[in-house]
Amino acid sequence: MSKPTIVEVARLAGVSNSTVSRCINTPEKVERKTLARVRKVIEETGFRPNLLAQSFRRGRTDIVLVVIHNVGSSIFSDIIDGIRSVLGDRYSVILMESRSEKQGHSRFIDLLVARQVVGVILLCSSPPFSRRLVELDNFPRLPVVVGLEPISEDLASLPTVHIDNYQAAHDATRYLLDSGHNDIVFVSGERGSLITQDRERGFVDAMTQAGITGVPDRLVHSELSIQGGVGAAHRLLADKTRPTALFCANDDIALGIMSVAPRFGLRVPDDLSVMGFDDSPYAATANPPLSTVAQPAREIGERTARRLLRAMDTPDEPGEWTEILPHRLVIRQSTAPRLG
Amino acid sequence: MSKPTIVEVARLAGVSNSTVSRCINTPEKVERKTLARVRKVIEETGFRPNLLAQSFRRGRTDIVLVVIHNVGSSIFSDIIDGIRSVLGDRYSVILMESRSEKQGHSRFIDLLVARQVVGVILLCSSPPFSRRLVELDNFPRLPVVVGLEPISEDLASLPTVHIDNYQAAHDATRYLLDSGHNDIVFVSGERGSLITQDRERGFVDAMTQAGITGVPDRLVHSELSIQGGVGAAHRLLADKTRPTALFCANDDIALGIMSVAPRFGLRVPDDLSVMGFDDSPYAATANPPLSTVAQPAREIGERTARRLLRAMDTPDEPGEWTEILPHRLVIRQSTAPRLG
DNA sequence: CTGAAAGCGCTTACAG
DNA sequence: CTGAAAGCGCTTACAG
Repeated sequence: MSKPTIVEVARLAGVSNSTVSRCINTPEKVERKTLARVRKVIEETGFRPNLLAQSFRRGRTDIVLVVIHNVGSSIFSDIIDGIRSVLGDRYSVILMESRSEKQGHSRFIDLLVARQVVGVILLCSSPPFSRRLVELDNFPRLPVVVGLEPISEDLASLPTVHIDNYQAAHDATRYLLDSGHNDIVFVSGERGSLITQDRERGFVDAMTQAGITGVPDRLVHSELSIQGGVGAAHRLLADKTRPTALFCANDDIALGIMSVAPRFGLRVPDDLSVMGFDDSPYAATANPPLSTVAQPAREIGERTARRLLRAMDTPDEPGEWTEILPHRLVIRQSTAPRLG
Repeated sequence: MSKPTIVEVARLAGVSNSTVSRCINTPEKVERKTLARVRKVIEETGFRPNLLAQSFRRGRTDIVLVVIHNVGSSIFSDIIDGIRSVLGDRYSVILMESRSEKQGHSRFIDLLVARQVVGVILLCSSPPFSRRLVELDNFPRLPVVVGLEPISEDLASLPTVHIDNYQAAHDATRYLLDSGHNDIVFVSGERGSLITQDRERGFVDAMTQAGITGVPDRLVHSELSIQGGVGAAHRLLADKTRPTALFCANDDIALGIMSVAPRFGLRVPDDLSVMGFDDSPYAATANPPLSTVAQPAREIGERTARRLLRAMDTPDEPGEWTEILPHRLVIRQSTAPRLG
């Protein structure tokens, strides 16, 4: 009735626990006949090793923790696909949402230290998380790879996989400038996030190089969501002296803005060009379809996972190592040359 | 240097392991002075109980497994929010994507049996999963609650929280009929999923009650994604004898269809009414904004979690128990009275 | 190739 | 209120 243990299997097969254990973990070290007998008993009893006991005994699990900002964002979905395809069956991926990590109770630490995950993929390197990692005494022993976002100073020595956010923002801004816009605002992500900073620099530099002054005033911060975009739209589009083009830190912001533009009497792209970031599936379905900067999400996941595997195999290898993946401007119909 | 154990803490505090254990788990059973001393040592050493050892010893974890179809769908995001808000700090939520569950290797079983999760919330009751659950000998002992989807016959006795999908589809269809449409097609989800069946019945009944014949031919199956919608559009809109209204099993399908309607020379809603399902955040940002059926996602999560807590507290309580939450038609601009 | 034995870090009756 | 002791289900040197 109750679950069979290794002891029960050993008894039924007439061997020792050790041998059963070897049949599971190192079958090549067991004689063929013994192996067959034990496997038969395992089959018959439906024995499955208690992973909790296994992990406890070994002092390590087979769990890779992937930290994302939130479920419900398609970019994470694709990245996680990539991660799983590389990690395969040997590791279990468990997801943690950084937004659910409250100040007080630190499940994150619990997971890392107490639950003994074997590796971490951080798809959000924002301060609360990065700082917690550094607080860990045994931090250097735990393989961590950062994906999607660049690395914060806190985590100076972690391997990272991401696009060149500076250059991507520079390219997108350059494209808008080349379309005749000069009154451009960058609707950026959370202040202080590194990915935001890189993109802001790209935007500022492209604008400044085009001879535009007062560029820092052209940065508006927003939550990376539809609601954030709606809020930004209200702050930016009410005035008569509104910008002619908006470059947004992600597609959700852009979609939020586009959805309320008509309330301000604005048509996209005739009166207002809107550019997104990420190339989410919803960018292509927008009306007009959203111009954006595509990130190779799945590949970011694959490379991050490969790097993690390497870090788990050779923990002593130096960590510093950044892989830059190509971005791509995807020009659709939400952007157009400036009129007049 | 290495992590302190309970033994080390006991030694430093001059007490036994048992007492340290009690300080952690049942502090009210420890004398104030002893408790203070032990806590001080815990603080100083940075001791954290090894959760793996704890769980192993207790024969149970604090992990609640939530099975979703895929990360990247906003409805799951909201449901999970609701779940977490109810489960609070006492339990860890781990997410599993059903789409990543391959035929061969059964991580699902591993998690349930071997990793000893304390409860499961199934947000997808499609056959591969439901069947696996039933295969488990010890299944009755594991608290499982199904949310969002109705329950399959396989799982006859599980508690469930969802809207009345039959009635919701009936209402939406009724609304389209009342707007003068009678050439309506239901772009449904995967054949065989129960949620799909309920909705199909609602659609068929509403149509039939309106005196329309040949209704079963008006069901088209599609993947619940933008791509699925695009594919369905190509099958449905190319003909001269195209329907005047489409009712879609989720918003993504609807958005996919709307995005390609112009290629067929169709304007939404003038030439084609499109109705979605779920009221995802993207429904409101669509152009025209998408009419849809709203599900109370967050509340589904909350109620599911509450039901699970109850099931974990009183495992002997009979499982059969269905909670129906209200749905709501959200009429925006993608639907309009039939012209001509 | 196999077995006996120790032990991973906790918890939990059982005495006192 | 506290301690000594057993044991959860495995794995892993160590002998043979």
